Amino acid sequence: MTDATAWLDDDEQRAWRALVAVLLRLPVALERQLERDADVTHFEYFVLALLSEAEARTLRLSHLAAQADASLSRLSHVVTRLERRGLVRRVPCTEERRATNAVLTDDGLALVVATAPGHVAEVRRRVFDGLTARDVDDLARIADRIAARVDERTA
Amino acid sequence: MTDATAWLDDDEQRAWRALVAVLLRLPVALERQLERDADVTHFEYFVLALLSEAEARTLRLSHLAAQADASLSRLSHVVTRLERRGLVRRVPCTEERRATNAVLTDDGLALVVATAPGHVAEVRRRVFDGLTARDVDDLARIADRIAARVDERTA
DNA sequence: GACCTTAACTTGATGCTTCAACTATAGACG
DNA sequence: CGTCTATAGTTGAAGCATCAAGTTAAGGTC
Repeated sequence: MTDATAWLDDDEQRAWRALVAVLLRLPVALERQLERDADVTHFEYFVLALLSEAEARTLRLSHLAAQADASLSRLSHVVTRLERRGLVRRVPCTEERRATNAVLTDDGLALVVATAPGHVAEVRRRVFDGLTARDVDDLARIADRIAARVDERTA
Repeated sequence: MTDATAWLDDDEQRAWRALVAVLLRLPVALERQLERDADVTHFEYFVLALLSEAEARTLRLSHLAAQADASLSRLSHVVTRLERRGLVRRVPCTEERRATNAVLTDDGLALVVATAPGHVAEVRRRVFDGLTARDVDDLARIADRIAARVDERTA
């Protein structure tokens, strides 16, 4: 495996392997808990949670997409599924006739309320229970730095 | 699930949001580079890379699945795709007649050799270029701690 | 040697994501 | 006004992952 590009040194390899393990497994673990306890995808839960915190439990699809870091298409599909389950309703926006609002129904809110504690507990168990206060600070710093570069346009 | 569960405090929330951003976006960035430059999935590349480092460029499907942290089913599907593209061959194992070996072809090796430098460069750019030596140490420590708890069976 | 259980895959169906194409509304501007 | 472009959203097709069910081979055990 020849290359002019600098390969990772030992410390970096250690860090990279550990990070990859987290990248692969943590989302799966969170997904599993939510599917088991509430029969929702992590992304579906996230959408419902965003709506539950919004003014009048209502958001435009495009805003929801932006907040959830998803494409409008993905969001539209998800809202369709959630609508079929009665957790969300689509309401045309009156001021902007091309826009559509997603509104969290009572059932949707009930699901979020019922599910949130278990989800937080899972995050706590999988992530924060193993970390010291200093780890938490370091994690925030490092993850911020990585996230900043991930968004950068490729040179 | 009692609702007495502690919510995340401010520091934890900061860290959590940053980690979620990395969890969502870093895999997408790596995926994009590999699809663009080599027309392979990150997982496909990973499988090819594992084979390229194996004795005689050969591994049993079950070992490959274990090393790639994937189900046998997923691996079987992927090997089928890679086989169709001539990057891998299936060879029945002679000692264990129920086992199958995956063998990396010359084309498969060529793809890995051609793709590895760009992939490493991307990892470097997205992750390590933004981190100090201390960050790298901290990251390894923290990611190890999280990974350890992610694998734990739920209480 | 017949039976049972486990291991090593394979395969087909289902579901979510992405991508490209399409409709419809808003705003700009000449 | 009419045209152009951008914004908001929908929809259908294609691809990958997962799940459940099936096949074949290996190892006991009696």
